[in-house]
Amino acid sequence: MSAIRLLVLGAVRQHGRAHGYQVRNDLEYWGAHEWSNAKPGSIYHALKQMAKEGLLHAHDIAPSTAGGPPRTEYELTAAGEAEFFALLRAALSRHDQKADVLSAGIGFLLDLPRAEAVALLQERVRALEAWRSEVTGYYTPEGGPGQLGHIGEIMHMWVHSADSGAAWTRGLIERIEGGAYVFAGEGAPFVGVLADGEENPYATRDGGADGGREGAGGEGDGGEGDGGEGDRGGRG
Amino acid sequence: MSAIRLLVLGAVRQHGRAHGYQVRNDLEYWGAHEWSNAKPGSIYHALKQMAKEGLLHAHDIAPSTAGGPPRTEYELTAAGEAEFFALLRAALSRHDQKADVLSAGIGFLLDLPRAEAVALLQERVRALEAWRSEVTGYYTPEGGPGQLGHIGEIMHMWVHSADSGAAWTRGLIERIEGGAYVFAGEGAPFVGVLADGEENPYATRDGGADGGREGAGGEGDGGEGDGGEGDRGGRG
DNA sequence: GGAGCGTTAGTCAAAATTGAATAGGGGGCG
DNA sequence: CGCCCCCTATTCAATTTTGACTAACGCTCC
Repeated sequence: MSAIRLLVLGAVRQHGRAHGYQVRNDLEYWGAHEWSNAKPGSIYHALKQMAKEGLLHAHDIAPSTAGGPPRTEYELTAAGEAEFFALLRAALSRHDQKADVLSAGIGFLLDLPRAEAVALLQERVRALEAWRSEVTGYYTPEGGPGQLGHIGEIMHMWVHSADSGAAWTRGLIERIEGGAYVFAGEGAPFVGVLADGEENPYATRDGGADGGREGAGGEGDGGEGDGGEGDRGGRG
Repeated sequence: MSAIRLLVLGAVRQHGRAHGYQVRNDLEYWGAHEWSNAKPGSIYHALKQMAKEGLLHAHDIAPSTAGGPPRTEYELTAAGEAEFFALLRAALSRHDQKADVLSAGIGFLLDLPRAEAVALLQERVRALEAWRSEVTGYYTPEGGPGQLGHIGEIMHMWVHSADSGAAWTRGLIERIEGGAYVFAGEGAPFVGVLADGEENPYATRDGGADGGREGAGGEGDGGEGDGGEGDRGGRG
């Protein structure tokens, strides 16, 4: 599973109803183009595909006031809602997910009830620990470690990353249990999408039209001094 | 860049000359099917593609003694040799690589001279540190952290993973500088491929042909990076 | 007043990836 | 002695992902 379906479902869901370009903008707003494969082509493909699968309902809309081709708006169906939560739970609880999927899961963490979020993250810690012991058991059969030569370094790296992932997850659990953030059912929901016409304070100004792309993976562009104001943020 | 090209080039290179099935077996031997997208289809595709690009030279060979279709053996060209080292250096030194690419890079680490391996890993540490400060600068503009709500947790996770990756890399550098392993030009090279007829001690025994999957059981889908599930082992 | 540029919105062809299928021979077994 | 499964190798169709391209409209600058 790549992160794209979760991201797209979640973006549409937070809007209630959204067209492709809106989704694309939200993902840029979240920085998702930095850490996931959220390119325009993938987004539109995912929307169409999931509409075909009955997870989204498509409405054809006349061309907007501001030019451009006719667009299609999407809405989650009941099946889409179920799929969203299934993907979200998997993203948070399974160790065998790439970092982009986990990032997307964190992005939608508040769509879950607090208790479930904690439970899923605890499950993640357990899975990481189990995986760790499986890896070490597998790679150090008898004659002790070192037999494998430098190939053992690969195992070493994975173990290190499992430990570090578990530590981070434990920290997050603590913060959540300590009362951080406003989860589903706890009051005014966190709004993580751009309102109509709202400017993206984190825009990189190079992901939109055809401009020259800079490097991948979190480089490029620095920073707009302006912090996100409005209603993002914290607990009440 | 996915890891597959580096893995395939490296496998063929260590053999001198190899056909697709040998490469596939080596990758399984290294456990690469656990942490990368090394499926048969991808391997054969990569071989053909790179042959078309002039990185590999293809020899058509009559069907082997032990049944099966006619096969093709591949050998690195000079361009392939250059590409292998370019990919390897990028895999080791750049922070913006997925874990599977880094794993593959570690697997071929000894194909480099010791001094260069250390230099590349030091470059990696520098890149991770630079990236870390870029991410923190980008996500915490003024009013301090916390403004972003839980979205800040995504940044937190990436920073954590950068720190942990840097720490691991530093450890590896120390081990190498301390004299561990035998690098290129230092004597008999480490042989990391299966000799003809040698049995793969780490075989999963479930990746082979079609046929009846035995009790493969219910782990189901298991995503991409799934580490070592399944019934490996059972060794002595 | 029109040339060029940016924004909105989406399409498309090519490449990569996946999961399953194919094919032929050998070995064990009832 | 025929059947079925397993091993050797590879191919294929379907799906996903990528990167570049299209096209309409408004705004600004000269």
